[in-house]
Order: sequence, then C-alpha cells, then structure tokens
Amino acid sequence: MSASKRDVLIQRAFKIFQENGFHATGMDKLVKLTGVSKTAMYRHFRTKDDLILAVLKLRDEQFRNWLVQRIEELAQTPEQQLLALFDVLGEWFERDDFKGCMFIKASAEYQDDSHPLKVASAEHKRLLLVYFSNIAARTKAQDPGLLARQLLMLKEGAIVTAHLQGIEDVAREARKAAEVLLHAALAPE
Amino acid sequence: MSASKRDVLIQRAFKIFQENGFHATGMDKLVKLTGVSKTAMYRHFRTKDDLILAVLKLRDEQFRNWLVQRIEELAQTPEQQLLALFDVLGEWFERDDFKGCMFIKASAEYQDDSHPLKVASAEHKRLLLVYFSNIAARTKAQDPGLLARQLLMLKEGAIVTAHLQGIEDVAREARKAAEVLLHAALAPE
DNA sequence: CAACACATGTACCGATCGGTACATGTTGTC
DNA sequence: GACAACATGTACCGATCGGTACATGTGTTG
Repeated sequence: MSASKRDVLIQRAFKIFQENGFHATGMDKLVKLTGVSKTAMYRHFRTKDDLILAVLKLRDEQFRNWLVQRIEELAQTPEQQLLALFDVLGEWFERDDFKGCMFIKASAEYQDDSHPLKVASAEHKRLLLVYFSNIAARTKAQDPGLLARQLLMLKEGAIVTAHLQGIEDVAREARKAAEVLLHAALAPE
Repeated sequence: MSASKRDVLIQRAFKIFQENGFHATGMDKLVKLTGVSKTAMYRHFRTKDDLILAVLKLRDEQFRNWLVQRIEELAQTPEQQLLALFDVLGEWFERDDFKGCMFIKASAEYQDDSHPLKVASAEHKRLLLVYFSNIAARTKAQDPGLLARQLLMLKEGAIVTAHLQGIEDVAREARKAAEVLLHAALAPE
C-alpha cells in the first residue's frame, strides 16, 4: 500500500512537473495538487530533487516499456522495428498530453553533468541507445551502432521540433528520413 | 552609449542564463554579476521576462549571423552549404562555452504556446528553416522543403545529443546522415 | 483503558523571489 | 552657484521558495 501510494504520488507529480517545469513548480503547489500533506510528502521524499529523481525513474521505465511494446506490436523484422520507432513517436505527439520529452527538459534545467537529474536523463537516453543498437545489430547494416545513433538523433530532433514548432507531419517526415538512412545503411554503394 | 551599454548588459545576462537556466537565475544574481544596480536594470528592462526576451532576440541575431557567415565561408554550392551546417555545428560543440541551445531550453521552461519566450524561440527556428529552405530550393532536390525540415530535425537532434550525452562524434555522424539524405533527395530512384 | 509508535495537518522558519520607494548623487543649463 | 532632470544605490515590499517543528489524531499492543 505504501509503495503504490508512493507511485500514485509520483505519477501525479509527473503530470504537474511536465506541465509547469521543475523550478517553476513549488512544493506547496505539489502538495496542494497531489492532495497529500507536506509532512507526508517529505516522509516519502527527503528533498524536492529526490522527488524529481523518482519521477524521472518512473517515467524512464514507463516510457521505455511503452515504446518497446508498441514497436514490437507494430513490426516484427528489425528493419521494420527501426522505422516503427517513428510511427510510435507520431502516436505520442498526437496525444493531448504531449508536452515534449521530460528528460530533455530536465537536462535543460539541471545542466551540471554531475547533477543526479542530468545523470538520470543521460541514462535514459543511453538505455534507448542500447535497445536500438541491439535491433540495428540484427540487420545487415554495415555500421549498426552508427545507424542507431543517427536514428536516435533524428528522434530527438523530431521531439524538439514537435514540441517547439508543432506536431504536424513531423513524425512522418522523420520516418521518411529514417527510411533513407536505413536503406543506405543496408545497401551501401 | 545607452544602447551599447544595454547590449553589454544583455550579453552578460545571456551568459548567466545560459549557464544557470532561467527560473534558477534570480534578478539579484543578475544584478550582482552584471555589476549594474537593480534600479538601472529595471530602467532598461521592465520585467525579468523582458530581459530574457531581449537576450533571446540578441542571441537569435548573433547565432544566425554567425551560422550563415561560417556556412558561406566553408561552402559555395547549395549542396555543400547544406552539409556545412553540420561542420559549423561541430565547431560550436567544441567551444568551451557550449551549453546547448538557448531556445530549446527556453521552450522547456516556458511551455505555453502563447508565452512570448516560447514564441520567440519558435520564431528563431522558423527563421533558420526559411534560410535552409532557400538553400535547398537552389539544389535539384525533389522536395526542397522536406529536405530542409529533415536536416533541421537532424540539427536539433545533434544539439540535444551533444548537450545530453557529450559531443564526441555527434556532429560528424549527423553530417554523415545529412549526406545520405541529401544524395537521396538529389538522385531518387 | 493506558501507553506507545507513528501518520497527519498546520503553522512557521530563514532565504530568496520579482519588483519598488526613496534618498542621494551627477549632470546640463542658465 | 541655483535649480531642474535624470541616473544610481540601497533598503525594503509582500509573496513564495524548500524544508521543519510541533501539536494533534489514529491505530496497535499490553
């Protein structure tokens, strides 16, 4: 019960941070919007940074689980899965609650490389890279690691563009670029 | 004199915001680090947001001027100029004071689409898109607009990746991807 | 019922937030 | 030198920041 209540707390805090930013969201607002008392909040999390870190950890799990599941539902071959990333991105962008990537935003507000929140953000991106590198390695791409890194760069760019300029066609055009990169990697001249 | 002093003020504020973030930087710190008094600061800028907006406007000018100049120094044909973007990005990443893109960070802290700081950030990206669309239009690319948007997505992804994961090889690998995209756009099957 | 451990809400802490009132230079003009 | 116009520094405003002290429930165990 304590664990699940904690998770509910984290989930609500996630929404609030995602919509308002980290520094811009005070503990008073969090306490009010989550419904718990301040004492209870600080019993679960020693500091605000601890709370944010817990939010990032939960978000990392949930996002990667969702991404992997959707990709493997949509595509079976590794080649198709690499491209399906961008279809899933499109689904994400279309959601009403799409507010950009929380890890990009966290690294924007906590820039010091040694800051736990930046470390956690970098770790999230690293885990995604591991996943896609493994997929790429199952293709006949000449340099699977390079291909994975390039596709993930495209992914970050699509997210930033969708958040900043609007979502229209972004995922579709990113997918087209991904197709070109994939075909070139498979059939080099 | 007043104008140039104002510009100096903006320039110093830029550095401080770039290194510490917007919400995390208080006016007291800005006043202390820029050397002016608080009264003088508030005579030049009515509010903190006004100051940030002025910082973004100056940064927009300086960054685009620098980017255009370097690209045109490095390359003459439109095809080469599209690729030179990524060489210039590499130069930027190598700088000691590289701290990511201020406009991405501003849009992370001020998410409301109607917020002047987000508007200014989107406008910066739009102006870059106009510039590269014009270059792409001078190539034989089938869909120059698409190519420009894809290359700029790659650019944003490279910036985010360099800021979050480290700069190593990022610009070079982004350029390789750009080469593939460019060649495919020029010589479609 | 008594005694205890623990969860909760509230009132409050010093520090800092963005922003201003006001007293004190400093300057140009006559 | 007198005076107006403006620039400056400082002290301060109410609000909010992250975080805590403490008084008041609320079971749980004898």
